[in-house]
Amino acid sequence: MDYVQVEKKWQKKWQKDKLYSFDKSKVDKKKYVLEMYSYPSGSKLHVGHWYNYGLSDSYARFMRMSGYEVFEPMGFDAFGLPAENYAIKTGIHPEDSTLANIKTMEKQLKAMGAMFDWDYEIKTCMPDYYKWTQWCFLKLYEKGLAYRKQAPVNWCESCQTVLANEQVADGTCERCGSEVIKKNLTQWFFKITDYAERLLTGLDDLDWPSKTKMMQRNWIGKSVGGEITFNIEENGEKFTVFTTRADTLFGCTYVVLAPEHPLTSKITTDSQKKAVEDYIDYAAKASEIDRLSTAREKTGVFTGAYATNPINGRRIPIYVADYVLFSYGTGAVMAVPAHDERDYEFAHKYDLPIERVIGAKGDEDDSLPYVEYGVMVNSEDFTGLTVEDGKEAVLNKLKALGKGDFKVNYRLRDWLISRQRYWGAPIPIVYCDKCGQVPVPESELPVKLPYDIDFTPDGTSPLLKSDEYMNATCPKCGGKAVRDADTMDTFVCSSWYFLRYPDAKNKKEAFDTDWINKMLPVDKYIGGAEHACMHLLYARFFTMALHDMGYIDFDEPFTSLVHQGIIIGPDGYRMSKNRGNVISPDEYIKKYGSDVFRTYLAFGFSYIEGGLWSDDGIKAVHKFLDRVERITGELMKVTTKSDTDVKEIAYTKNYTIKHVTADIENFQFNTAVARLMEYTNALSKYVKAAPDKQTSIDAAKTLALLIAPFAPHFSEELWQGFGEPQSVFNTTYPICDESKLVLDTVEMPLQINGKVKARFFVSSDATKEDIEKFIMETDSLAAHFEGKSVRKVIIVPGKIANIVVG
RNA sequence: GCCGAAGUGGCGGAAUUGGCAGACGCGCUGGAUUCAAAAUCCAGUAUGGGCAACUAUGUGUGGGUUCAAGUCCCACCUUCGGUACCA
Repeated sequence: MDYVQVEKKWQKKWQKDKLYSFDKSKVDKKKYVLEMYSYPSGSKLHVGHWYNYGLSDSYARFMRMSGYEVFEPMGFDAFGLPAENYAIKTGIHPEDSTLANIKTMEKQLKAMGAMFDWDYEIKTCMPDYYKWTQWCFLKLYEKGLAYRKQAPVNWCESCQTVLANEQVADGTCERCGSEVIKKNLTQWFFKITDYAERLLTGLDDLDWPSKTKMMQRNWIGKSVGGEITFNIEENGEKFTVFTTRADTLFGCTYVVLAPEHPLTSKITTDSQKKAVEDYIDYAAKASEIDRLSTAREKTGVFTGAYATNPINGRRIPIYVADYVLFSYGTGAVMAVPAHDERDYEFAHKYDLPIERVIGAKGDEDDSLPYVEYGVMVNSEDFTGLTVEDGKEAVLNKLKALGKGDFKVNYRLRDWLISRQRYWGAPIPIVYCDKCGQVPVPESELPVKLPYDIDFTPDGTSPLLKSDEYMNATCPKCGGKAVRDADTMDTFVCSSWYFLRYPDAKNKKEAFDTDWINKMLPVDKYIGGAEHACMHLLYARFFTMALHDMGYIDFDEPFTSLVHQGIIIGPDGYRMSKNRGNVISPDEYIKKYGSDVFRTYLAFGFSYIEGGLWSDDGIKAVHKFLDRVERITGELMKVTTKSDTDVKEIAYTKNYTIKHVTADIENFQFNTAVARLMEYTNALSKYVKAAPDKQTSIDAAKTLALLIAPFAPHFSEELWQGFGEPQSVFNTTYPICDESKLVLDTVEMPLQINGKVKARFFVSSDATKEDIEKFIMETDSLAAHFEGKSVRKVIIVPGKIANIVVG
């Protein structure tokens, strides 16, 4: 078969027949199968894209043949940093390069022969899309879930630009090598922390990989504890710390503020001023990963100020240290060196008192730092309480004193969405001298991103340089106003795109609520595990917020989730345009066609694991499809038109159906293809050996149907060759006849002391006792332990027999 | 550092979740067919020892639980993903 020609033929025919158009009238049988959309940073798809999209399309085709009306759309995550950087480098406008890339990618995706319904395509950089991204922003704003506050960005003084974390290498600018500093800017945040608890509990009911749920749980990072207020007697200031170990408060011998804590500069004494300021500068250069590293040497300086421990009135010094993060908890901690590793190390270094207040059983023998849960000691009235009771008792006491309370803290932070860049969705807010911050009314959306813009970095947001863009009229008072010059994080665009697809045909309206409620949630979402904590969390947050505002009636976007593995490039890293290690599928497609390539991807890797790219074995898959064509052809010629299969074919056929079906459902495509190879081998053997050729034509047809999800064009061609008038994709996937799988006898291994010594056949319904009796009475089996004393006999019917001898 | 994974023949990868390790395929070796090649077909192929029957060893490393461990527990090593402005 000329695969390349056959594929062209069927792609044309499928398109002409609108075979994959979603039939809205069958929405009650819909399956929304969604692959994470593409980011068009490179101009071309690499083999990793094919791996992701080709195989999830096999799943989608399988679902279609299983009787579902499958909705499988595709689109492009078109805004973002790489296109803008490319523009800065080459002068090519991001819109031009992005749209050109999309065009190439569309062509390649079509050559794949997937079921994508292109009528529903989305591109997030188009006004008809980002109009609704802005709409989402306004809704979150109305609900009080969008607010502005100061936050630091990476700033390169020499390039006069904000840098992404990716552009900072070892604290220096990737472009010019000069030192990167932190600069505070007023930026927009989404209040995802309001949803922390629901994002956490909602995970329980999702059919997601357990590792992904685990990562999200840890990312949200719930901890139960309390807040404790410390006063600074000298100046009447006070601050609060969060702790999960209120029971150790008696052992608190100093407190630490994050360098960014606003109180730091207020309380520092004159003599310490220089040291503290230098330290704050030093800390601003460290990355968060470094600061959190427990292996890094702890540093800090004394502020000169003292606070009062609220439980015992003791005067304790206040330090500044960068192992305390301003973004977590309250940005201040109570230090208990005797019972915390980091505090212990710090206290040792700066010669601060270390005082035990917990002991294993109330004694004091164990070494410090003692971080286990024990019993309180040296804690006045509380001495003798267990840690658990102590936590509660201490907090209750503080609560009564007005110095503390119970509190749940989350590691999750609010989502900073402002970007000081051009290539993103504009933020629909204007600032008016009279009215202040005013949202753009819905009727004026979209706030269009201007095309003519100077996006070279020179210290200001590119949009600031466009008077045409910046000058606006205040929607409230009609006076002069300026627009927000920032754009939104691209994760905002991807937090709701799955809601847009069902409406994407209609370029004017989104949120046809009834329709979206019928089409969502997504039944199967497929994409990389690298999105576990960000995209997948943001999408859940958006869905919950829109649900609470009454726009949609579900509050989780993705019922079931699968991660495909990563295809590693020749240099050992995941393929990406950035790294320049991509392998193009185009040559393979030209040579072998899409079907061979797709089937190879299915067979050569474990889908969930991924692996190092190699094309070893692609020829073998080519041979395999040739073999399928030859053998089905022979079977069609020589078999009598019987309705039943001979026994061995009936068994193999149904065994294959059963396993292939289960494997595809579980995204275990490699074993599914392996089973198809076994079936093909069995048929081949049969055709050659059987004198009577009595098996049914159905045995051949079954093979063509089973293989259809992997090699769609090939299968369609075979199907037509069988004289079938319908498309193979309007045919039902074979169903296993379990009655053909029942065997009279089973083979079992006999182990002596765990080593296999013999095998034997018994009736498949034999009991433990039957089998034991059989072994003892069969001389050839009993010979293996003759003369030795049998200590134990373990028999698991159908699986194993193990005789333990002395 | 922290969070989450992974490690099985020369290679890609299987193993019904505690029950025969290495399915399926690549590669390699030998054979059939052929003037020859391609293609196709047949047989073999974890490692060491042995002509062989057989035997010992073997799932990153070191311990442990169990009649039985790739699978469970403890401690490590290596690689990968994420670490909040790559997406």
